[in-house]
Amino acid sequence: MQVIHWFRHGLRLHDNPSLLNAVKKCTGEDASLINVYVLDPKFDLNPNKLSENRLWFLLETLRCLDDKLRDKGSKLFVCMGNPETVIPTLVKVNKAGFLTYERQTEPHNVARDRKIKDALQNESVEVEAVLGHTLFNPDHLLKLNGGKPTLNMTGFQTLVSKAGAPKKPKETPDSLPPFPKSIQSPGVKVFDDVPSLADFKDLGFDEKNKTCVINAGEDSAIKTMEAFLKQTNRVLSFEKPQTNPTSLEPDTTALSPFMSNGSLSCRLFYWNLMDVYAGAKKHSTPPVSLEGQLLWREMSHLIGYSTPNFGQMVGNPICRQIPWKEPTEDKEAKKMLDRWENGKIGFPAVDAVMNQLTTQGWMHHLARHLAACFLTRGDLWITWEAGAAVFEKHLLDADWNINNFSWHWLSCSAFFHQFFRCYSPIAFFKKTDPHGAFIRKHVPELAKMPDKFIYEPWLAPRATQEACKCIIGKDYPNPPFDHSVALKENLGKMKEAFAANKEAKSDGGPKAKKSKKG
DNA sequence: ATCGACGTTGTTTCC
DNA sequence: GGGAAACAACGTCGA
Repeated sequence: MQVIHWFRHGLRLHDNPSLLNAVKKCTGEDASLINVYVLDPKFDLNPNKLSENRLWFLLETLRCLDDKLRDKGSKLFVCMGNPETVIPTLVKVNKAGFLTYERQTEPHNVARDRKIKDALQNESVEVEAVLGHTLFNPDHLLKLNGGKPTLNMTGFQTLVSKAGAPKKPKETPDSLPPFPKSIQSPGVKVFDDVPSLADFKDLGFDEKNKTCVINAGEDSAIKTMEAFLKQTNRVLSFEKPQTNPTSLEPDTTALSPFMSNGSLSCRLFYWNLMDVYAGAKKHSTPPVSLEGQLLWREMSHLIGYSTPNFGQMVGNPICRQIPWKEPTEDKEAKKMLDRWENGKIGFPAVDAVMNQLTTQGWMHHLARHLAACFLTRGDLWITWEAGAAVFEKHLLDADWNINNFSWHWLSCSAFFHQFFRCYSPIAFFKKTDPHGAFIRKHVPELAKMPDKFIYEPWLAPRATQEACKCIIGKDYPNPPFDHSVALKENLGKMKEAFAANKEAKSDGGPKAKKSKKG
């Protein structure tokens, strides 16, 4: 039988249940397996949606996957096109009897997979999708919780305690079935080898912008995980809020890029972590522990799966409706958004983390908080949707569920409501980086600025600016406003928005019905 | 209905 | 320098 395994995420050989399903079906003399990845020009190959760093990381992960597949007697066919047409075409012309892929739960991916299944319903192909990207089955969790997701970690922990232990990781296949010499693919571009960034120059990707330095692929993922887990004290005492956002090397595990594309299995990480916990007298606990970090990931996936329009404000039932500035309609807001994205807003801490994002494709969690709070409720009053798009474009660990979850949180649109707790672009990093080493690294213009002015260079006297070869307003921008003034104004606007939402809720909600009855 | 405790991770001031 | 309290005060949940 001809079997096709479609890799989407789950870019690994270890703990890959749907790949194992494909392998199991490959019995008999004529059985063969086509492993395929489809690059979608609308998403993966769109330079407006994906930075060079992100595309490079994806291609490099695919190259590592292909290497590993070849070691086991298989290979990866990389195609280009819309999966909604590519996959049905490949199934039909290659007369595949079995199609496997790892299930995705984001509504847009669910809709795409539904269309593909529909397109294949008259074919004699069996389609099997298996969960492999999360610890728990979201359908199971929803059922246990009366059809609704939990919206805070305490509730989620209670829910998880009823769900039973996550599955143990599956074995890695010793060998893989043979593959056809070439695959039939009318109208579909198939690359001979996994393409590189240079192959997409014509689409607008510039190799010069590939600046991130990271080893991709599942071997690196496992190596990174094992190196971290070996540091027993660090693992046992891990508390996320205590980790340092201004550390020049990641103070956290930095496993997220591997986790998001599935070159590392979250179940492997979970159970390896449990082994470390098992050998210890005591360890930190959720929500701040390493286990807690996995639970946050789980909860955001559950919410993303079960909340309509979770990627936007309008039509999203858990999202507070706030009159943000829309860069698509407001020229000044667009200008500010661009300055924010490009590290030219004039507040060194914000510019430093945004520059880290665009050059490394990664930021510490708290750095993301600072940047997100600044864009939305703290300073610029710009819609979180615009910020989420920027993060999604640049972050190697981009994950639709987690990204939207975090932007809801930081903008006080859902989950977190204490809008008077606000990050200061001047004060926040001083706690961990009083001399501004992080700023100096990521905003080189300010490298020679004295400590006294590193977070507020506009206060430096002209002579100081000249001495350190950084004239504010010329070599490095002036901030567009006084933070404390903007903050005060925004706090007032938040208060208004909260009141308006409360009113809207009681108008259409159960309270109104009650008063009608009574 | 009302109140108090709680919610992963704020800032400033004062000792 | 570290730690505690003041600052101003959100929604949600359960007693």
